[in-house]
This record gives sequence, structure tokens and C-alpha cells, in this order.
Amino acid sequence: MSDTGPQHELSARYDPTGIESSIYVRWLDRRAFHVAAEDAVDPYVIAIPPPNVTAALHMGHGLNNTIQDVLIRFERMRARDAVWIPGTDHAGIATQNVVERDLATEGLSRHDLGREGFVERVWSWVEQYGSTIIEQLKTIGCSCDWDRTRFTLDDGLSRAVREVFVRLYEKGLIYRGNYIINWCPRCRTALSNEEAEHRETGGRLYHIRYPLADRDGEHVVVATTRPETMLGDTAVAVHPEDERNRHLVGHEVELPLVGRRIPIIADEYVDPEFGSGFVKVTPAHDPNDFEIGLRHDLPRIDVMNDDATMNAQVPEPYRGLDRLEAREKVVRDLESLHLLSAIEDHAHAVGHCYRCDTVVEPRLSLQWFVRMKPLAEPALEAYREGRLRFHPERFGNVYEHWMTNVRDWCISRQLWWGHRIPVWYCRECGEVLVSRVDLTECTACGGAVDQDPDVLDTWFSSWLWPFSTLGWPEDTPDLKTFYPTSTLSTAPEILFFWVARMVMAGMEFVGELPFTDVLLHGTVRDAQGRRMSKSLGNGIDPLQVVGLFGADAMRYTLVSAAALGTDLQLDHEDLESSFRVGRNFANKIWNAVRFALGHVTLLDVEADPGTTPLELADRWILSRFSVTAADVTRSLDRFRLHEAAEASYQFVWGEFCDWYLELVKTRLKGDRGEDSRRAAAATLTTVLDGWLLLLHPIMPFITEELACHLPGRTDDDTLLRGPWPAPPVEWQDVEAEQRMEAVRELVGTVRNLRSDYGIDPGRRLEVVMARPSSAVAAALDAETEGVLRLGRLSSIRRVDTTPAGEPGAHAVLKAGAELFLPLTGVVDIERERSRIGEEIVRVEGLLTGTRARLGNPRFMEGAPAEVVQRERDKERSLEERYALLVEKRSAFGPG
RNA sequence: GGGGCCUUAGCUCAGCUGGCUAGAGCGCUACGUUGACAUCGUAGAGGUCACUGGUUCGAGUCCAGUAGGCCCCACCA
Repeated sequence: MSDTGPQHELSARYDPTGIESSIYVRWLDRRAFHVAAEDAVDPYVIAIPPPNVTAALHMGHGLNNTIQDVLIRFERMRARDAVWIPGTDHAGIATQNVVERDLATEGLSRHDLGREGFVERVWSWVEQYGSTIIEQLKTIGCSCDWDRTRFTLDDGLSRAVREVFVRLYEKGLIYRGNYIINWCPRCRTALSNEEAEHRETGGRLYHIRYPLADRDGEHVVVATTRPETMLGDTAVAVHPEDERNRHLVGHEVELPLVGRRIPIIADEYVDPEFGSGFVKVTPAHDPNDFEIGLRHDLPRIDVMNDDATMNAQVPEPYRGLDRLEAREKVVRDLESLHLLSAIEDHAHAVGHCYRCDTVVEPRLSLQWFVRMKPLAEPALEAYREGRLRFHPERFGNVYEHWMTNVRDWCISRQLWWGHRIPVWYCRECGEVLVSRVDLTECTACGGAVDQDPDVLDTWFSSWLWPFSTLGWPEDTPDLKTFYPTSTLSTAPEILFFWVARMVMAGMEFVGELPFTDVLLHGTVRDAQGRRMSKSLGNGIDPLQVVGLFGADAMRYTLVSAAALGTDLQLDHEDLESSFRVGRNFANKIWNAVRFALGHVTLLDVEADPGTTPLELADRWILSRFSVTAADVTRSLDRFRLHEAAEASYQFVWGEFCDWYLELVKTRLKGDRGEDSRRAAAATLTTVLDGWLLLLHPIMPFITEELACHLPGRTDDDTLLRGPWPAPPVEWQDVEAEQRMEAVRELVGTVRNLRSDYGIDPGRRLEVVMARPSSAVAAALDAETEGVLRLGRLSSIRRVDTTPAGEPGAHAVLKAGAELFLPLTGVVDIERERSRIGEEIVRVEGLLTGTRARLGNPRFMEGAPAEVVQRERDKERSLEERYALLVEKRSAFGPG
């Protein structure tokens, strides 16, 4: 589309509509994101945190996947074999919930379909909607290797899951047992500790009298936040050294409402200082009580059904009541029996199901567990030895703490959607068979077998993701080439759920860390600082943002707003203000290139660069570009994406557009001769091409679109493979930077004075200059025309000393020069005197500070030579300015 | 109960290993249609870097404490 006169095709406003999708298709057509193991020499690999297959893209995904895409594109441009492995997670509970809700609208439950029918139904749901989020990732530009898309429940990954289960079982690291687990009465399944979210809740502490069974009229008082569990009490405990109460050990109390006689026992767990020193013991509904129960061989009475209604273990009046109803009734009944001695407010942390937010019930239950300690050790060691790094670093502490105190992992779930537990129980001999292949009969006695009905925790497949996606347990070429992966980027919320467990799995099953660097990004919040969520309705749909402003605008905004590990705020009620930065920047880029394209031709670019001498502005912009490229590279290397974004922005807008383009405009028209024109055109194109590359990881679409319009490039060109800009160090040019600094200060000062005195912007002024430093003089010689044009000056008159007593404005440049702007009839002497006076005070202050430092012997000894030198230079230039300013002021005569 | 983080311009935030005459974007004020861009340009106002001490020649940056906010972990009922 760009062979001739491309400038005519670019509109004045950047409109990403259509451009982005067609570019994306072009990339796909070339299979540009695919890398085969055989071809990979220097792999850089990211395994995507697989979004739930039920998910629709939200801003959190938008941010995380933009970050990953930036890194992948950056490395790909650096000629590494960058592979980004995409996929989705079957998300056991979440997906089952979605399909069950679906069924409910037809008046059906999963039980109506039966297990097989239900699972089929979920699969068809997945087939229909499962690729939604994958498609959405393409919309925001993600350059995943789509040929490698995986699903945690597909055949290969299922095989990995089963292999892992069997291995751990054989190693004695998986066991089945009756323990207190977190039970979600709504999902009717066990949860892991991590899946129970503890939240501070305002509750009550009830003090209940338990009458002593053998001493009439006497009682002990226990305190509880959950009176309904008393129905399952099997003991009352005191601390063995509790002077007040230990004489009661061995006695019994009669459990109110139930009538059961239960013993008073002594156990270290009890805090004698708390309350009355007595604790009710409910081994089936509290983890501590469970432990006490073990030590004292107490009966465990589970008083609830799966849905947290009271079961047949409780007295008739309470049966069938929900636990909260039961609580109220228990309290009422105790009250009427005068057994409630007090109720006080009491805040405590209550667990909630991370999927449905129902209050979790600690409950005794037969489940499968993974012994974590042995897995944690190598994972901890890897971190301590510095082989595993977190960004920001502080998350290392969090990881270490969790790893050190890791508890066993409850992995069985009472769901239908997921990896079925590969365990069979023999009906005949009771043998427990754990197998890599499905069994139909007992391997011991040949009897009929039943497979465990439960499925595995979703995370039991996710924790294998970095290698299961590469073909493990087969020793595939992919696994050999692409494992370990390089960087993992994710949200801190799943540090334990996923990141820590992946590290353990990688070490255990492949013998190597799954990745070396873990990037934890912040949370996307709304204008009030609240987390974006469906229930609050304060989310922003990335696709809507893409539709309005383009993916690049969104990506730039997100990256620039998300400093490493910090949260970012966006306003869901004002998308424009939220994404304005990126949108405006994209527009700026568009127009800068549009302008340039109107002035450069293929001939300019092909000309031998040695034949046309570069001018000051050319040398300067090359130098600035060189520095910027180095900064951006360094920032990306250190995962400081926002710094890379900001550095590019400052360069493109603040230096390239504001100064270079402005200075070069006349030259491009040929006003300063053909050599000058050509030098400008060649430099312009070189630098433009360079910064388009620099921005490509963050803004892939617009840069790709514009680059192919540049002379020397065609539609077949792509920025995907870079090469990543690595400007020669020779481009860095201290002299040019100093001189351009003088140009900018000169122009800036003139503009400032004009503005201060309200000079008509159209009026051309003459400026008088005296005593320019060599830098200023050289700068002026090189760029007179530019200075005149940008300062709207008619001429610069050089004199030995600026006029005293004439009406006009004085200034002294840092770069070294006196300026005088003759302003007959405009300048008010008093105002000018006070303006200079203020400047004198300011400079004097700086000078005092600098002199104090230089006069301090300890500074002179202690500070590095470089710092001392800088202070000396500063002192000298401040002294000169000071002297000149004082002289100017005195020219006004005594104030 | 432990651990961590934050507090810098009106707003949202940068500021990495101490050298800062403290930055950006937005907002605000004034001026401006100088043919890339009004999704723009030029200039400007605006900060005792939460507070108190300490270390240091030098602290927004390091240390301790105080106040306020946030987060994570935790079996004291």
C-alpha cells in the first residue's frame, strides 16, 4: 500500500480501526510467532498464566499479557528465539459453576444429567466458548505461539497430571486421611488452605455455662464464636498448669442441650489467661480441637451435612437447620436455660470460599493430601541461593515465609469437572490401587474396582504448566529446548496458589527451576482505589478500550502507569481520561511520521551517509537516540517497563518532535541547501526508524504500520525481528549535546521573556547578546536560523556588553551569555528590576550552598572527585551569572 | 499476633546502588489556527518530599520511632 506518495494516505488523526486487525493477520500469516525446537538457538520462553477457560478478558489480563508481550517482543527483536506458550485452565470449580448455572436456567441440575452427561455438557461448553479469551488476547496484540496452545485438561496435560500423582504416591508424598479441611457448603467440596480467604469479620463471643455433671449447681464457663458447634463437643479443656481450674480435670460436665457427659481434660493448647481458662473441644469442626482430640483420643462428632445444615448427630430440634439458624436457636435455648453468661463483640478472621464467597466450614473429612515439606526444601534453597529472583524483590520474603511454613495440600475436590483421581478401590479385597492407566479390575485379587469419585484441585494441573505444556513426561525436543522457561509474569495473589507450587513441581519432576525471574505486577484499581470486579461493576473491558483508542494506546497507558509491582488506577467512568496518555502519544507518533514521510525519499536514505556532513541538530538527535536506546534496553532488561515507556515518550515527544523536527523543517524544504537537506533527511529517517523499533514491543501495531511506509521499507518488512536498535557509541556526542542545550536555553529564555512581557507572538524581535561562552557561540553559529525561527527573532546582534539604561529585558544564560531584549514602551523599569532581583536572590542561594560545600574540608575529602568537580563547575558558572545579574541591576540605578 | 508496603505538586504517580537547583502525565492560568499533530504549540503558577530524631561532608533516598492508609500471612477459643 505504500509504493508511491504514502504521505497522502495518512490521515491527520490516527485511527487504529482496521489497521490493527489487518496487521495481526499479516503476522499470523507469516507464522511469525512460532519457533520450532530444532531451530531454536537462544530460547527465551514465557509460559502464559493460563486464564480460566470461562474468563472474559479484563484489565488485569490486559496488563499482565501486555507485560509479557513486551518482554517477548523485545527478546524476539534481539534475535532470541522467543516463545510464548499460551493456553487456558479448566478451572474446576469456576467452570462447573458456570455450566451449572447454565443448566439451572433450564431447570436442571448436574444430577439430572448424571456425571458423564454433565462432563460432556461442560466439554461442549468449553468447545463453544473456550477460545473466547484466546481470541481476545490476539486483539490486544499478544504474540503467542498459537500452535502451542494448551488446555490443562487436554490429553497431554492429563497424562502429566496422572504421572505426577502416581509418582508422588509411590514416593509416599501423597496420602489419604481424615483431617479438618475447609469445606465450602455451597460448592460442596473441600478446598485447600489457599482457597479459603480469611477476612476479618465482626462476630460475637458467647460465654456458655457447662454444668458439672457431678457437682450440683457448679459449672464451668467456655467461650466460643460458634455456639452451634457445641452440639459436637466431646470435651472441655484447661491448661495443665492452670492453678484456678486444674483441680477439675478428670471431672465431667453435662453438655447443655445435648445431655452428653464429656470429660474435662488438661491440654497445653489452652491459654489459661484467656476468658475463664476453659475451652470447649469440638474435634470435628476446628483444627485445634482436632489436634487436642488426637492427643486425648476424643470422639469426633461431625454435626453437619454437606450443605452445612445440622445432621442427625444433633438433638432433634436442631436437625436440618442451617448452621446460622442453628446458632440462633442454640443461643436462644441456652438463654432460656440461663446458661448464657455473657455475649461480647469479637472480631475474628473467617474463611470464605474464593470462588463463591460462602463462609467456609472447617470440617472433618476424608481427603487426599500432598506432603509439602519435602517438596518445599529444594524450592526454598533455589531462592536462597539466588537462582530464583523476584521483581520486586520484596516478594521473595513472602515466598520464603510461605515456603518455610508450608502445610500439606488438600488436593481432592468433590466435583465432576477436572482430572479424576487415579485411584481405584477393590470391592473384594479393599486394595487401594493407584495407577497410570485406567483399571477395570483389582491387580491383587481380580475383583471389581471403583474409581475414586473425586477430581483433583485445578492447581494440581496448573503447577505442572511450565513443563506439561512442553510434552513432559516425554523427554521431547520441546522440553529439552524450552525448559526451563525464562520469565514468569503474574499477579501477587497467586504467588502461593501457583508460583510457589510451580517452583516445587519443576524442581521435583524435572529437576530444574521452571523459570528464573518472577515478575509480580500490581492490581488495576478504579478511580476510588477499589479493585476492579464484576460485582462492583467497576471493571473496564479491554476490548472496548481497543475499540475506542486502539490496542497500542491501551498498552502504552498500562505499561507507563504500572511501575514495577505498584498498583495503577483507571477510571471506569471516564475511559478517555484513563487512556488519553496512550491515545495522544499514538497520535503524536502518527503525525511525526506523517510529517517526515512528506519530506524524505528513498534517494535520501540510500545516499552514502559519509558524503553529507551532519549538522549540530543531526549530531544531537543521534546522540540522544543513542542514549535513549541504551536506557530503554537497560530498563527492559531489568523488567522496568514503565521506565522504558517513559524514556521513549520523553525522547519521541520532548526531543525528537519538539526540537529536532522543529529545527529541521526548513532544512527539509531545502532552505539551507541540498547538503543540509540531505543530512537532515537521512538523519531523520535513521532516527525515526530507530525509535519505531524501540517502541515496537510496547506499541506493536502503529509502529509496524508506520515503519512499512518509510522509504527503504516495504509492506513485506516487519519490525517483529528487529533488529533491536543498538546505535554505535560514537553517536554519543557530548559536544553536540552541550551546544544543543545552549540552543534550547537560548530559545527558551527568549520565549520566556516574550511571554512575561506579553509580546505579540507574531512580532519579530531583535535580541542583543554579549559575552557568549564558546558553547553558546558555536551553537549559535551552527543553528542561527533555527534559533531565530523558534524564538521568533529578527536578528541577533552581538555586542561587547549589553546596553545599560535602555528599556528592555535582561537575562543571563546558564550556558554562558548575556541577553538583552530591547522592548521600547513595553518594559516597566521597576518590574524588570524586581525580576532581576528575584533571580539574584535565587542564584545567591544556590551559590551560598555550593560554596559552603566547597569550603567544608570534610566534603572535599569525603566526596568523590567527580562530585567535587561538579560543584566547582557549578560554583564558577553561578559566580559568573551572579556577577552579570548584579551588574544588570545596577544599570537600573539605585532602586 | 507476625511480616511487608505506602505517605513526594490540586489529581495519578516516577525518583534503582545517598550528590536534586526534586520530575512526568493530567488538571489549572495566560497566550497561540507559525501547513505533522488543537488527540496540538509556547509560557507560567503549584512541593517545609507525612511527622520526630539519628547516621553522614551531604538524606526524598539509609536507620529508629510516631501518625495515617493499604496488603499478605496466622489454629488463641
